[in-house]
Amino acid sequence: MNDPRRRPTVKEVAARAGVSPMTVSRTLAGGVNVKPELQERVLAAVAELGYHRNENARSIRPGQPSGLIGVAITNIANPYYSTFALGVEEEAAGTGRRILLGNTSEDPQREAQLVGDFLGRRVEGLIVVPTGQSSAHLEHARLGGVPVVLASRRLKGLAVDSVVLDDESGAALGTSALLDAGHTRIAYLGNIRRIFTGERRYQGFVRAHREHGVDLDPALIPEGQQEVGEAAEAMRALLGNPDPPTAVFCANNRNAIGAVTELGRQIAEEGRSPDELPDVMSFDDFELSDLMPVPVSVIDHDPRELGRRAARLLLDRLEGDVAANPQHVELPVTLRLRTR
Amino acid sequence: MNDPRRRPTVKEVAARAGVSPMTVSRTLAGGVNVKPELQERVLAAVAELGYHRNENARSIRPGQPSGLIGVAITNIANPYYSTFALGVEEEAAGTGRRILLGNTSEDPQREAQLVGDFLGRRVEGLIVVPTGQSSAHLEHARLGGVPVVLASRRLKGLAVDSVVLDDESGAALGTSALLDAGHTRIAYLGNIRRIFTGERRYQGFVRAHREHGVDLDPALIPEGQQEVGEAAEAMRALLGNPDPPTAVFCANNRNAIGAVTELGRQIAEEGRSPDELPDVMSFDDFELSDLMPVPVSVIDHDPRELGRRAARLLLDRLEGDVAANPQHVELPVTLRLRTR
DNA sequence: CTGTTAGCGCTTTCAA
DNA sequence: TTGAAAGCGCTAACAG
Repeated sequence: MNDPRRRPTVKEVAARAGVSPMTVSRTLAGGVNVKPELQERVLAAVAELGYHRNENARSIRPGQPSGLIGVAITNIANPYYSTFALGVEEEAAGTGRRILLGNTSEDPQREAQLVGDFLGRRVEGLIVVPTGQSSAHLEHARLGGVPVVLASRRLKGLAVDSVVLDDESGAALGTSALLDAGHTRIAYLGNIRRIFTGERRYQGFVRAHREHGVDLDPALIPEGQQEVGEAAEAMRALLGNPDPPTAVFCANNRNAIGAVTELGRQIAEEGRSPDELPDVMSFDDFELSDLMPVPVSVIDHDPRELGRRAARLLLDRLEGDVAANPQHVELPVTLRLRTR
Repeated sequence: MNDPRRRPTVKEVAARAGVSPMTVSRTLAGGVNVKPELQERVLAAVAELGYHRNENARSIRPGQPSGLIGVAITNIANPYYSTFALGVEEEAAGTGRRILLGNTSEDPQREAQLVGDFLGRRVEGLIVVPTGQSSAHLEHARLGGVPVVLASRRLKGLAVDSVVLDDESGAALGTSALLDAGHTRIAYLGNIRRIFTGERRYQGFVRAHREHGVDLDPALIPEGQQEVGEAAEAMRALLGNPDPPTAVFCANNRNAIGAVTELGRQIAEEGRSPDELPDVMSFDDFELSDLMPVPVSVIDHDPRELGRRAARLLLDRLEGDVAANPQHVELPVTLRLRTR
């Protein structure tokens, strides 16, 4: 008769336990100042009815947090971001909070929508890997004071907490290692302009060249490949260069995997020898990177820790001083060199 | 003065627009029966105030759905599950719903907690990759009628919608291919008993052997490795067998990657030739699988589609007949053979 | 220690 | 076409 989807309420639990709703509420809140005997009755009623406190109703009362953290990342299917999300989830779960997850697919408009939606659901805070350079939708005023932490990428002109990698130094480190090994024609695969990390990593790449007195060849710097397939294509084009690169710097795992895939194909299908193919330097480790047909050196870091730190910055903000100066964390990267 | 964290409400928007809260509500609900001029004023006030309708408050009214889907998976960092989550998210986002994501880490207790928490947040439905064999926390009664879809794994005795892979046939197909190629000593790496897919895939492995009249050697069937490192160790032990396997069947991508990692290590560090090392058959594709030092055949499928289908089953349930018979979808797998 | 009252932000119902 | 009243489930504040 009655809708099976109707969920029991405090009142029903109270009625069944023969107490008032407040006693139920208090019991569920920890049971301070409730006679143990009543607590037992309440708990029994809760169990019998399969009652779950309505957190949404609860959170509309002033001062009651929703226990929700909004996380907007560009692509969950990218192992880098999924591991990042794991770190966030772990840290949030540790405080009883849950994460509301959304994918932006590198679409700034979708990101803005997502943020708006998250705000509507009264998230306590936001963790965003921002897409595009506009920060309008993340301004303090627009957020109504909800704290936001930027992860992996910062946004110019937006003074909020952030956790990023030491992209520039890492890229310079990796590039220097290639230059030190005698390479003078190093290709660059990655997103250069559009994306924060791309720009920074590219700057590191450039700086290392400058410091080594090696000129850049624009022909070795294709732009904008984002997906594995695009990167593979770009790699193929590079190999067709009359004076091909002897090493390739990949600014992220998508580009590295694309590059390596193409190199593997050249070996398998075109009968080329690994010896005539470029070394690979990858910003981001990836699974099986040490089993590749050409040596893959890695500028390594810990995306899970990145997620944890982002979450911790946010949680600190939630529990502490909302107005304190923004914190900017830069996590270190380490170079893992592989040679022939 | 006033707490910057205080978010504007309908009342404030109404006051600013010089209308009643109801006019604001109606405007935000689509604006039926609201004079365009008033709508404009309302929308202007919304923009000026940075108002976001409180979805939590909204959802406590009877009949108002929360727009939330609870997703409990075992490990977001596993590319298989993160891609699955992407599929779910896409499909959910298409209907304006968001996903509440939780990691169970293969811990049944954590899963039960998570489900309870999700219910408290009034999710409209649940998508669960169940851990363990207990289904008590997912019984209809315990869920208060909230629909659940099981993904990847089913639970004995729990008659709810499910999407799984055709594990048994897939495993048999892959195993048969190895047997057809002349292998008679095939090792098995995976979780056999504890997990639904493990059991099914193992059954397929066994059936193929039976059909080919080849006996199983228990010594080639270590048990229970879940992580890459454990799988690598198990692979190493197998290679130490006086009569080592000539092929290894890996029941999931974690085990395949572990196995391949160890094989690569044997080649690089122990100077062994790929020719004396076993072929690999992997249930689950993984990135770069075609670049491995030994041929890796793949029993392939689409985790993103699995996620989409799970979400669609759930959405159908939400929009349609809650009480209809459970649907059981089995997605096909395909064999991609690689030989020397 | 327990209960009553009131109100959080929103929208359904009813009246104007 | 608009608004006032009432109530969703919950809990702080105040009695008792």
